[in-house]
Amino acid sequence: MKNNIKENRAEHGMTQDALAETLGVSRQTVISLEKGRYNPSLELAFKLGAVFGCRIEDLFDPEED
Amino acid sequence: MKNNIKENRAEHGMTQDALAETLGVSRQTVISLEKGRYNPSLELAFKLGAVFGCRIEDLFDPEED
DNA sequence: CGTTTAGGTAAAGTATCCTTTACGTAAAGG
DNA sequence: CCTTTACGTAAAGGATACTTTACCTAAACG
Repeated sequence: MKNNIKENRAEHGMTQDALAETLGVSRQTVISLEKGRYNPSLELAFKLGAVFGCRIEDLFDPEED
Repeated sequence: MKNNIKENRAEHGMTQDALAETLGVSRQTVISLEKGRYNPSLELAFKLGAVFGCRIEDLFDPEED
């Protein structure tokens, strides 16, 4: 599952640390997410959409990978 | 996390068994999902959106429960 | 130089999604 | 009655999301 979390985070001028804290997860989780090491829970996906002000479909692409 | 999977399934005239097979998960997973026993993976949420022809945000409500 | 900041890897443990199996119940039809 | 269909519960196990800790690299800055 591909995503553009890293790009969105950059646009919002956030560090991985700051994003992790905002989401309520560990920094490792953010790193692994951005690296595409696993697919997040739906709950985390919703939180990301809330933080970046966009829909889940705009952050994740279920087709690729 | 609340959802209206049961309603969507009914509108599509599918049994839990049929939906499970379409999604590629077990019937137990569908039952537990509809009962709100756990939050699905993002991957499963995308599949549900594909089956019912709607967006994830239309199937799940992260606010409640 | 030494320190701080940001990003990264690796490994072990915990929590939870999902499966599998077995069994229960109620309605519908023969 | 008996069987089938659809929905449900319970429990044990496997797979994976997520945490925690420790350590590494490179850039920026005094």
